[in-house]
Amino acid sequence: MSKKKVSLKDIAQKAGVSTALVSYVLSGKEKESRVGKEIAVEIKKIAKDLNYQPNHLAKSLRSGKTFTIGLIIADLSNPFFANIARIVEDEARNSGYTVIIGSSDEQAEKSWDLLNVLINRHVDGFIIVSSEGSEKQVYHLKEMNIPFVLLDRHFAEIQTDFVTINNFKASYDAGAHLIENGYQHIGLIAYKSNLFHMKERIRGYLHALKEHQLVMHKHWLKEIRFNYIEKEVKAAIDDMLSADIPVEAIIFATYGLAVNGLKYINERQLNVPADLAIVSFGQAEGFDLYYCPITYLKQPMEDLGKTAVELLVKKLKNPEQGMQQILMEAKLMIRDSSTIKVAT
Amino acid sequence: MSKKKVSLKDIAQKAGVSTALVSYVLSGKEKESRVGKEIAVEIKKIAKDLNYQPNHLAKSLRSGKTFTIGLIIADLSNPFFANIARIVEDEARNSGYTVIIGSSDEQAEKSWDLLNVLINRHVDGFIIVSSEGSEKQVYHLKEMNIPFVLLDRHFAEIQTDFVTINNFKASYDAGAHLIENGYQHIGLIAYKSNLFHMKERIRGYLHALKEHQLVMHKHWLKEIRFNYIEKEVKAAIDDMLSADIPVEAIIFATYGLAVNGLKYINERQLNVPADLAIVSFGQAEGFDLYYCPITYLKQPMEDLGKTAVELLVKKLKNPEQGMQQILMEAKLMIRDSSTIKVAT
DNA sequence: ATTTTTTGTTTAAACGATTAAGCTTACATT
DNA sequence: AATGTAAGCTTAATCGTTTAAACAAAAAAT
Repeated sequence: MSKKKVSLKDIAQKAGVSTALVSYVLSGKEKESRVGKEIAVEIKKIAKDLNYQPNHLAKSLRSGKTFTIGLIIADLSNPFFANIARIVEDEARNSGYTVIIGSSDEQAEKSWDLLNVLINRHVDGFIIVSSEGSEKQVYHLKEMNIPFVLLDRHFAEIQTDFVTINNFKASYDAGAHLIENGYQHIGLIAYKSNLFHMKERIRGYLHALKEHQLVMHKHWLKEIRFNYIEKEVKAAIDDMLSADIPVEAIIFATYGLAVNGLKYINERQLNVPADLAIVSFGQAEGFDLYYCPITYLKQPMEDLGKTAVELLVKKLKNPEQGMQQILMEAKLMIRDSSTIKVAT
Repeated sequence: MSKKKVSLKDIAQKAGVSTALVSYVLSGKEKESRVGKEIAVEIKKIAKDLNYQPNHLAKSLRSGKTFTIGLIIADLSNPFFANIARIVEDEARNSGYTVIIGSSDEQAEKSWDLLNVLINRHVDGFIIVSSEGSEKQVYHLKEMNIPFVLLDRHFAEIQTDFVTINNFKASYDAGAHLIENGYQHIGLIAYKSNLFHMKERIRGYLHALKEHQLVMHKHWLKEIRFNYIEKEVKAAIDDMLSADIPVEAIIFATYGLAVNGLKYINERQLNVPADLAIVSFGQAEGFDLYYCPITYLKQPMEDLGKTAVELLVKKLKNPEQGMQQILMEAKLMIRDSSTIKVAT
């Protein structure tokens, strides 16, 4: 039943011409290749009649371009990345590209494997959310001359294209906002990581305190190991609250940390924001279900994803395209979890 | 710098033999093709030295197999599907397949476009979460003889491979559980849809009431239009609560409906479960953040995803593979939102 | 009328791998 | 010595497209 695929040859046969001519016509090169007017029309008609679909594989083999983009993210089951993936996928499709997604689980080794699988599949370029310790991979791509754009994170010491939010400012804004609302004892729960964006989030927090002449207490800054998140977040919160100067507010440096933290805060029957004010990075419907709407830093995910794709596609179309490094602003969405205390 | 790709030809040249021989050796056909022992070793050595990576495109062009699977889901930004996608992706990679994901947004037309893009890309097979009105697409695949497995949903009137949960039983369990916990006035908020899984969820609910000699009130069953979810969920809840016999408990037929519903319940300052008990389909960390842990039907996502991939891969390896239709059980995770009333 | 140019088309190589079929040798069998 | 057969390797076609180069015929220029 399934009538086999029609190829250029089939059309050529039916039109009584060579495949070359058909190729010229169907790839819009009639002018340059001075194809006869009538035969061109005839060829197009036949192609339409037979419902000709060019063979992507053959095209790719010949041209070296697959019109495929590799997207390497931390974890597709994390709503932040799932959303980004969704946007990247849509945007890429609109530009004629297909996306292959891989989750690195924040492990450089997995990311390396993915990278190689995708290079092997001849993706034209990459959009990458780098995991810790994956510098080598970035250098590798540069050496291989494979276009790529880093998303959400980048390396301070490597010159690359990237699209991220201004993490320093975002974190600073979160801290300043809490301070302006009367909180003075403010903790930060972040990941223990060498990744620049995390360093920046910590730096922004510290800067907010410093600029408001607040002295940070060593128990207020916690760096959690990714693989022990549940245990360590609990310990961090316990410690922050039982310090000699306990915190009145906590900033979570990622959505994942916040989810764990809020769960534990529920468990400990602490009231937000009466006992503890909260500001968090990231967003997801989870925050909407919390009894006290959570103040969070809204990342312009749509913009981030779209811009990354645009940038990459520009580089694919024009390899001479200069480097671009784009910082976007995260918007602090102020809700109840951080605004009970009256401003001093 | 970027040393260009090494091909069979390069190896052949270096070894002083024809590409055919190299191909035989590297594809493990030395025995059948009686390649000389020494030269075989030599070829393997050279291949390793040059770090030869076979060209997937060429292989695919020749063989007609791309080792690529198309995954069409409703929406990657929905945590349920993101999780499924994640699992499918991992499992497929373990079997040597690459996954291309597309979101249909529950629109048959988008799904149709996706399908064609992916067919054009020569995916070997599909895993599909069908959207309403996409029967034609299923028939199309059958006619084209392209292997596929339906996931999460299927069509009662079309014979296909599929992997889903037993929606009737799951819904029945939810209803029966509430009844056993003393609730008699139970509402269901579902989507207005012809999709079989939704019909089954409604049927299960009705059956639970009936079997317990409870008479359903017409205001208790609400079918929401997907595109007006926010407005209609609110209206549904309002209506259910202001009916002459108001509901004491609500079952949400999907995670998305629950998120919307719970938000509104918060807004109306209703207490769960004192004012209203809740049971919902689906799961996501959102439910963990709710002040009152939500009783939900836990779908065996890991199993669903893995099994779908396994099934598809089996069909790809052996086209004669018979049809399989797999129903799995959703487990009711009982938590506080449905258990305050004492069993009668 | 001859040469040049233009126009329209075909040939064939290339992308990289696979594989049936053919070609040499060397060896075994009679 | 003549024949058969295995072993070891090469040739060439194939998958479907693209594209430089060659070619033939018609039109324009001399």
